[in-house]
Amino acid sequence: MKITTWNVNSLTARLQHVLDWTAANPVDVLCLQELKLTDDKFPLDAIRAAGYEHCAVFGQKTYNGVAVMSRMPVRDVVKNIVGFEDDSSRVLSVTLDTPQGEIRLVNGYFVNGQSPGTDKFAYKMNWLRGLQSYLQAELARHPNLVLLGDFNITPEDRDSYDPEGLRETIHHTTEERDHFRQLLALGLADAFRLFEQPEKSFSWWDYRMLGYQKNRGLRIDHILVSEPLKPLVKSCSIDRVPRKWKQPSDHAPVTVEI
DNA sequence: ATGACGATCTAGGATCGA
Repeated sequence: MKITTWNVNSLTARLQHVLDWTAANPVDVLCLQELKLTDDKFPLDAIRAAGYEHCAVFGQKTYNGVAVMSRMPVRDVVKNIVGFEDDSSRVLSVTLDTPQGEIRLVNGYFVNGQSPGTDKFAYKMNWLRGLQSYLQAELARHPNLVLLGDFNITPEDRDSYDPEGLRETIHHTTEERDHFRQLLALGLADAFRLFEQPEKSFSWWDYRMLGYQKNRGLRIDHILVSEPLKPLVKSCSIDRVPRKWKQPSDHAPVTVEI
């Protein structure tokens, strides 16, 4: 079974890319971030016609918004972090009944944080604290859990094109990386790092200054799997192909096979 | 230091992303 995360930077602008990509890569579940549309604008018919009969949507006008598109039924849908008040639509949790058993999927569009010292950075830290306690509770109830999405954190220096020049800037701060490590400490593993990977593997490239062409990117889109799932993971990879398409999202899809 | 690119809202320029 394949599960993918993809920040599409507006589903309105990227619907055709989603349809083209899933036609070529018929994954079982596609988790989207940054829909930038309200629930009523979600292109349900087109996505169902593409084979994703079961959708959970948590949209928002202009910013944020997350969705889970699935070929198999989804149940027990929960929006945002239980116990953490948030005006933004950032998290969507669903349960899948798979051949490997029940899997709890937590799809997140993590806070960007702008830069250290700002109110937005403080919001990011509070949000991450809320997420951590939420996940602790979710893991207690669901041993088979996958946390995936746009984390807006480079876990390590090797996940950035310029770790020295960008040291302690946004997505690279010790505080953010501590939070990432705390998520791992809950009993989650970075599926991408369970395998040999090419050097300078990134999932996001700036639109400006020929970022993609120069491979000036960051690996900030992640798939974390819980301990019982870890031995079942067969592969995890980033697909750079759609980043080369015309008018692409700045993020590439990341897929795990379980 | 700023802006570079793209999306959105809304009809031009501001705001945000990462």
